[in-house]
Amino acid sequence: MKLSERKKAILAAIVETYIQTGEPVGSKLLATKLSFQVSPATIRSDMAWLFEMGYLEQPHTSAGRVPSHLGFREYIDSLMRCKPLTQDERREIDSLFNVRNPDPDKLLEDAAEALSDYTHCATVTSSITPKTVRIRRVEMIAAGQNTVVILMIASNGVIRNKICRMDFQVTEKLVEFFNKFANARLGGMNIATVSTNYINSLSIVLGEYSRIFTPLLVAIFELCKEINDGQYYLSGGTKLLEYNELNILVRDLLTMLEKRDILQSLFTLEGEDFRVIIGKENQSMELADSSVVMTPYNVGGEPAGTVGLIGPVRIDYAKIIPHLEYFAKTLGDLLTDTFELHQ
Amino acid sequence: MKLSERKKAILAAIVETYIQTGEPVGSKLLATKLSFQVSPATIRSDMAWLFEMGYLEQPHTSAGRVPSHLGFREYIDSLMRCKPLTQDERREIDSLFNVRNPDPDKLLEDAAEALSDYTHCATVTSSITPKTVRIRRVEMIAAGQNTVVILMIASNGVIRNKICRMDFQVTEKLVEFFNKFANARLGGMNIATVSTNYINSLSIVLGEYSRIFTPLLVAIFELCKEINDGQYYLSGGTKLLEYNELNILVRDLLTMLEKRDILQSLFTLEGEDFRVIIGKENQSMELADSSVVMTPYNVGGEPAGTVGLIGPVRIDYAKIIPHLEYFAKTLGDLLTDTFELHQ
DNA sequence: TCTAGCACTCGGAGGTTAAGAGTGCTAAAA
DNA sequence: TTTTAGCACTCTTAACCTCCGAGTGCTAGA
Repeated sequence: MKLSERKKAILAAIVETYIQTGEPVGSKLLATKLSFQVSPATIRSDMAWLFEMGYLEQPHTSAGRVPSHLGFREYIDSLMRCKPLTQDERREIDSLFNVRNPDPDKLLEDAAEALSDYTHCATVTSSITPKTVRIRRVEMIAAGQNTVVILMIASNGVIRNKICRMDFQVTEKLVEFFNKFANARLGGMNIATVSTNYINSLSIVLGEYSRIFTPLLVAIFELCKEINDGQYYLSGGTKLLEYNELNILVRDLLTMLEKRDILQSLFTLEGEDFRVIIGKENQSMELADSSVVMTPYNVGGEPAGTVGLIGPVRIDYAKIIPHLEYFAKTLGDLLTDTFELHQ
Repeated sequence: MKLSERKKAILAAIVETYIQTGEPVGSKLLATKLSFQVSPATIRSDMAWLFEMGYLEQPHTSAGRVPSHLGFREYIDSLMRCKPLTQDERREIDSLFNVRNPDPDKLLEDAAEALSDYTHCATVTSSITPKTVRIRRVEMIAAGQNTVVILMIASNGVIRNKICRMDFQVTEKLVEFFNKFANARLGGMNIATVSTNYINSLSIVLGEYSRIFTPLLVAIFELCKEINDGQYYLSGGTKLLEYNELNILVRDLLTMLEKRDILQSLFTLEGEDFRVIIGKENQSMELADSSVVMTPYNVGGEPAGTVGLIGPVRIDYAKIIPHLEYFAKTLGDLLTDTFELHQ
């Protein structure tokens, strides 16, 4: 059954009023908020209908109505009019990126923190590694008599290192040999294609050196895997404690969000411009009172990760979504710029 | 005024019972818990005295008594008998250190997490950089046409890198030159003595190269500073939400603990074996209902950092202190071992 | 110095009531 | 057919009351 124009307006008004006040919305109050003149009784009959259809919920008989997640869904999908950003708001977001450290990991981490302070929500920034990322450089560096550091630089600017203890004496000659070998065989290679098989084949090629260098090749494989898995930064989880509507479950929610694989499965997009998961739409019951909003960002024209936030169901979507999108765009541009990754 | 033996026993019993139950302790219950036989009335008169002297507090007239922070202090300083660890407990702590990554940063971070899971408290692990730490190696690595990575390895196993964008073309020759130069001038140098002045003097020595290399020298200085400042890892802050006696202030507490300088000033020891700050003894009112327990750990015979935890005032000090000390010892031994830093 | 007895205090649980907000229904008006 | 006004009804919340029990403080006697 389709919603009539008046019912749409009423639903939208209920959602917006509820977002503002957090209280169940009654017909009398609503009558004053609508742009057209109808009596509370009329509104009541429409509200009864919206309730029947599942757009509204009723905490108890003598209270007003609260939008159900279906109501929010309808609002976000078709009723909401996004509020465009003002010049000042743009400037404010721009100023969040006072880049001190161009390291992309740090940048993502800092971005998550800034966004969390700005929105008063828990935020997540993630990077997915595009399929085109290659190994730019591998370097073995002597760190002690039996200790070396393997440093890997990827073409998207990500840098990782790993310490390895060796069971042989590290000499300058060995270092030079290995670096030449590793860069010849691995430099320029697509990170996703560095498999255990390939590592094994390299190990065989090394012949007599195989025994001493295999641990390093394994370390390289692990570094590739680490880079390929991307990163997830959660920030400002404690901000969720500000919302007492998220009742006692915040603890479970925060504990849950500390797990990387949860974040990974939650903050995944499939080509949408943005995505909102409202309350009970979430799989996990810890998120039943929260909404998750996310949007992708692009680096050099390619999708490079996700920027998202977790807040109470009752957040100002019409405001937060354009803000988040602008934030993601700014982040993407900055990364594109820093790492000369223009298309 | 000195405490008589009986008063000591009563105070200790009150503290221990309160730690167990979390409820105010009454004279009747107490009479059953004491090792000697006295009537509740006798206990009451002693309790009245302890109350007068400030060792006990009274939530309201008709409730039992609760130890004040002075009472806890007396208990911890002179009444408490630490419970030695069982074989099983030792094994359990040992098993927390299932080292995957010997990187000392990761190790500290993992240790904080493991300790937090084990104790159900928020935990902090920190490393202070001993005055004897030297630069083991500096390495400039080309990462792109105009981008280089500076990698620094310190003698205590800490590794840091920094990305620098240069305004000149990075050639192999320049890299080689700089690495030779940097390691000759900086290798083996005490990290604490790398000052802006020294960096400036190096810059002058470089003569015509000065212009292009100065940004790298600055990066090196910053890396030294970073390493010298040490690290602080907070873990399991959300564990504090389990204790509802920490009432609504947990939010402020957690927000506060996110600030590095707060942690830094809080987790500082001055040669003690362990240190406990109880409730209101803390400077900040966010910590008024919490206790902070910390103990140092040694690497290669030298103090290398702090292991600490934050929990409700009512934690089992007699158990937690030896556990924390054993944990710190294990952590220190492991780090000593990994980085061959035996004295 | 310790103990038994007793009056006293206070907080919490449980029940009751009154106020207020908001609904649903019905009948009349547009 | 749709909208409106009126009214009875429901349910929550806050305030108030009362009672019970735990625990104390005091006093007199052992």
